[in-house]
Amino acid sequence: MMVESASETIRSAPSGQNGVGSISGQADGGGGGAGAAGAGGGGTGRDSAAGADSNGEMSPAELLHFQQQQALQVARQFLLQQASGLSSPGNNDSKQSASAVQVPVSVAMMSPQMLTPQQMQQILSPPQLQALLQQQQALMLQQLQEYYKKQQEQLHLQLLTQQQAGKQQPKEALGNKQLAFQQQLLQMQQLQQQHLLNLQRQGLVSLQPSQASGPLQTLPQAAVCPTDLPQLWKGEGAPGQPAEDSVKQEGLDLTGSATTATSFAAPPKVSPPLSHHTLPNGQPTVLTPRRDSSSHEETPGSHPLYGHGECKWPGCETLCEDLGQFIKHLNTEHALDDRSTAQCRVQMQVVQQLEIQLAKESERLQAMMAHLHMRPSEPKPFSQPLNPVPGSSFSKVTVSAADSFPDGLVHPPTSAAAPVTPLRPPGLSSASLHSGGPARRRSSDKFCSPISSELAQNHEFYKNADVRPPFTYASLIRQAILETPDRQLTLNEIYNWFTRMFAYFRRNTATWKNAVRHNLSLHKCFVRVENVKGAVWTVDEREYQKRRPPKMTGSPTLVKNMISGLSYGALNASYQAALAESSFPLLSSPGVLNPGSAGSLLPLSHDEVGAPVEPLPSNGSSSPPRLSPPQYSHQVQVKEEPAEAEEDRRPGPPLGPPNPSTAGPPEDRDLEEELPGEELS
DNA sequence: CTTTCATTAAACATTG
DNA sequence: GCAATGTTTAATGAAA
Repeated sequence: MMVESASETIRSAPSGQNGVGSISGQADGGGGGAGAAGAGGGGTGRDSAAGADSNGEMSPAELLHFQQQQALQVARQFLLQQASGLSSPGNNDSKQSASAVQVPVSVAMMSPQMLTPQQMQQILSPPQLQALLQQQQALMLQQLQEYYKKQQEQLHLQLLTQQQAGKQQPKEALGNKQLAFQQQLLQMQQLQQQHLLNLQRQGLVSLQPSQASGPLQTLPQAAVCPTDLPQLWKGEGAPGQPAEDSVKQEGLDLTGSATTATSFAAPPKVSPPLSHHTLPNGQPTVLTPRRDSSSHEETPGSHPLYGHGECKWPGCETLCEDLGQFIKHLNTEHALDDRSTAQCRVQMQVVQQLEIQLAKESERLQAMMAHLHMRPSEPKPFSQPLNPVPGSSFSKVTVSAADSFPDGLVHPPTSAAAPVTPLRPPGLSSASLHSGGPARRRSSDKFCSPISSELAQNHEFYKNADVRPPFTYASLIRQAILETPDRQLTLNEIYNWFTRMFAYFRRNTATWKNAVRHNLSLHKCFVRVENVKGAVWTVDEREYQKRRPPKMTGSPTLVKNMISGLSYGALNASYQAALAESSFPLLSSPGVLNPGSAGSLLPLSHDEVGAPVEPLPSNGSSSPPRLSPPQYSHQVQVKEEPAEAEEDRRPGPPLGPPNPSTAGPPEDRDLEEELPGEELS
């Protein structure tokens, strides 16, 4: 009312803001945009690469290091390339410089987050898009494997060196180091497997049942149909499936190396905290796809997607006698439509995420090596491009490192080698990809993906990557609150949780904090409880559940299917989300996902669960909304950590665990699906 | 095309 | 007066 005048006045401002919409979009997407990533990164990579090549003599250590750098360089360039567009398929080593098709399109591709399928269609001509897809896929495999191989070799070498040197060192220390290396190896391995797995999955997702009938010579992957999926994935290490061999052939032989490494140290129990990426059970993700190997031998002359007489489009393996036929097939079967676009987006996301992960692992590796060599870990040229998109229009709040960390909160552990800094600017990745602009939205709501579950899994990821989490503010706030023993937090504590858990929220504090406050006030599910020392916020589960749409987006049956079918921890949540986004409503099956290593940090109170709506002792649920001054005079709480314990405000339930009544250990994650209690059954 | 929801921005009010 | 908190309103964009 009265505000009217005010708003009227400001009109101009807000509308300018509107720009906001786009602005934020840019901030997110644009920033992530790979714009920075692609360009900046590329530049960086090149520079460093160039600079590196001048070397006279080096000590073994240096040489090793150098090689390592180079390997990383290659990998990075490759990835960047993937992300930014095309280049000549065959030889990526000489790539970028020469070929550089530089389709303007690539620019657009660099900030996929900002593009809707439609936009992409408009921007890209079918041939362009297809070319991109083709090359992306093929190159990715090729390069990645190459990279892995190099890494492998490096590590191996390293180990050998170590072994020798180790003779003089305390056995113990050596053992540890080797162990660490071994783990690193495993990680690399897993990373690779995950990657392959992702690709595979992507293919599966997009496949057309009708086509899955041809003789699957070497490409079982593509031949699977939805129904096969389960078993395929389920049968980890299914007998008779020497998944590795193909890889080995390629000379990649991860297993071999790993094994070898093992022989050195032979550490029986290697399950330390170290890797957050590791699969919970010792079993390596095995479901390796073997066929991929073949993909990188294809002759450059032809389409990367065409080999062995068949179409290698993910999920398709149609036989084509010749290139011409294949082209035709491509244009008809894989024309530029929603599905293809979605696949493309997914692929981009996969690449981006892999890059991030790769960078992370690489840094760790670097640090390890540096340490073992007693050399200072030099600033690697790798993840340099952080500068949060200089040009990006963040209206004002361009982060001052200062306000980033409100206080001495736990800072990400990654520390050592990786400063919290995002590997690359902004928002690429899952989050952004989800919807283009501001991430969030239904991803958590509609798909009922349990935020806690995903958080648990990608905890590390979000913590270090400057990626916007795909959850709504409300979900996050709730999660923050529920994670505490008391299920209550002060505003400031909520802020802290955000900054602690998400690298993304270490920027633009004014913005998201405002959003947090806004959400707290806006949603009835957040109840403010007056306290002696101030006020704390609690969550009214009932309200929270109430506000969520009862029905899920996908077909229940399908979902159910998938759920029963796949329970592969390997599939990371983000990817799931992406897939879901791309038209496959399944996944986000929470329970299924293994708690993941990171899980330990999160209580997994899992959230979307509607089932056990705990009676939450708090103020009834709604009536006298807010402001119900509790009594007691405990006041210890303070902002510091200690607080929580004290306040047992609620006389009733002795809440050890947050959720007294239902007594249910927050196990729920299982039926997560659609908890609201209907579908699932 | 309309509705609903989430986000972002901003004005204001309250409180310490 | 200032900063942190809370509330509200409005504009947007995306998804349903």
